[in-house]
Amino acid sequence: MSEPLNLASVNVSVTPEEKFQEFLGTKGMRLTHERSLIVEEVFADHSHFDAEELVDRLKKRNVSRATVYRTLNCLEEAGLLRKVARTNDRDVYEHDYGYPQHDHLICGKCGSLTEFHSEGLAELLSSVSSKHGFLMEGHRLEVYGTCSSCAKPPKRQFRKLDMI
Amino acid sequence: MSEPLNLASVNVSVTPEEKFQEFLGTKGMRLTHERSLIVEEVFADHSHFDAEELVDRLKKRNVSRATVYRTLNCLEEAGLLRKVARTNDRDVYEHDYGYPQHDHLICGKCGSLTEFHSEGLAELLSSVSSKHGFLMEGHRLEVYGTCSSCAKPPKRQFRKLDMI
DNA sequence: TTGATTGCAAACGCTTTGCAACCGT
DNA sequence: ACGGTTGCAAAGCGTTTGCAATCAA
Repeated sequence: MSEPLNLASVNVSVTPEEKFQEFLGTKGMRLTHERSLIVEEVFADHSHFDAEELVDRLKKRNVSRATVYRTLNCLEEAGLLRKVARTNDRDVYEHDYGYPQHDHLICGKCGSLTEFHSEGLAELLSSVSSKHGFLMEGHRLEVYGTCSSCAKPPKRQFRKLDMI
Repeated sequence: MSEPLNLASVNVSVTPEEKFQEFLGTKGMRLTHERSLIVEEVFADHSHFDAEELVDRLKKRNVSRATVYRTLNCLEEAGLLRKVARTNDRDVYEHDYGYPQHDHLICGKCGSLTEFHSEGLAELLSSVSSKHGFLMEGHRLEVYGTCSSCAKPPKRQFRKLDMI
């Protein structure tokens, strides 16, 4: 059902919580206090995280591990989150709503994820897909290597050539 | 450092087993009967598989689950196999030796993997990487969607309009 | 003999699930 | 009261590991 306009929170975009509520509605599910806390915690900042990190953060708010896992699956199905990688045998999530399409450079040394966007990639993929009669719905691209920080020589260390 | 040329093993092709043995040697490990059976089974054909499938096939040959898992890790480290995707919470392997670089279209309906190769992709990725000072070592690209077979109408099923 | 390797079973880590208690409407 | 929801603990599942027995150089 459409709510009366709430200009304070609408204006341009629909908040993640609102979008989630809409999704839950179509499934005969409710936006409970716990789910609300989870959404709040997840969208507090735009960073990558895994389930266990979230579980930790929400333990303090008295939300159980089971509920966090269950809700993560809902958020993914609702299109608010997506899995972007796998690190240490854990799925890594990121926002998939109100955030532009991008992929990641994954550093094998420090594990950091660097986001990038490439115009050409989307075209390339849809071209390849249509060539195979494949109906593309999405993709996941992980580029492995070493990030610029880790590639630099360790900081605060004299290089022999400088010592003469 | 550059080794003296070994014409016998360069030029033409070294079998996977030979390459594995070479790798094992550098690690002070041996090419045992079990490992040999595993390599044979893995490279019998060029198809994608997961650990459990291999375990099944090798159970008949009296190789234990533990040894299969241990050897898969070795083969990956040796550069003979690589993980290309994850299906049903299982890592999917494919040959990474004597086979050209490619990526996959993954059907969400039947789970099939379709290989494709794109010239443009490699250039695009190295361009993006250098732009971020990232030293690319490899990548993994999975395109999700529906394969051409699954996209077609189900076979052998009457459509109501045909029945008049 | 020595050290690598194997099979077994138990352990592991992440995730899911059965179930009884518990809301919210 | 009626469903959906929660927390708990147990189960699941793929994968790893400790260990004693075994094997090969």
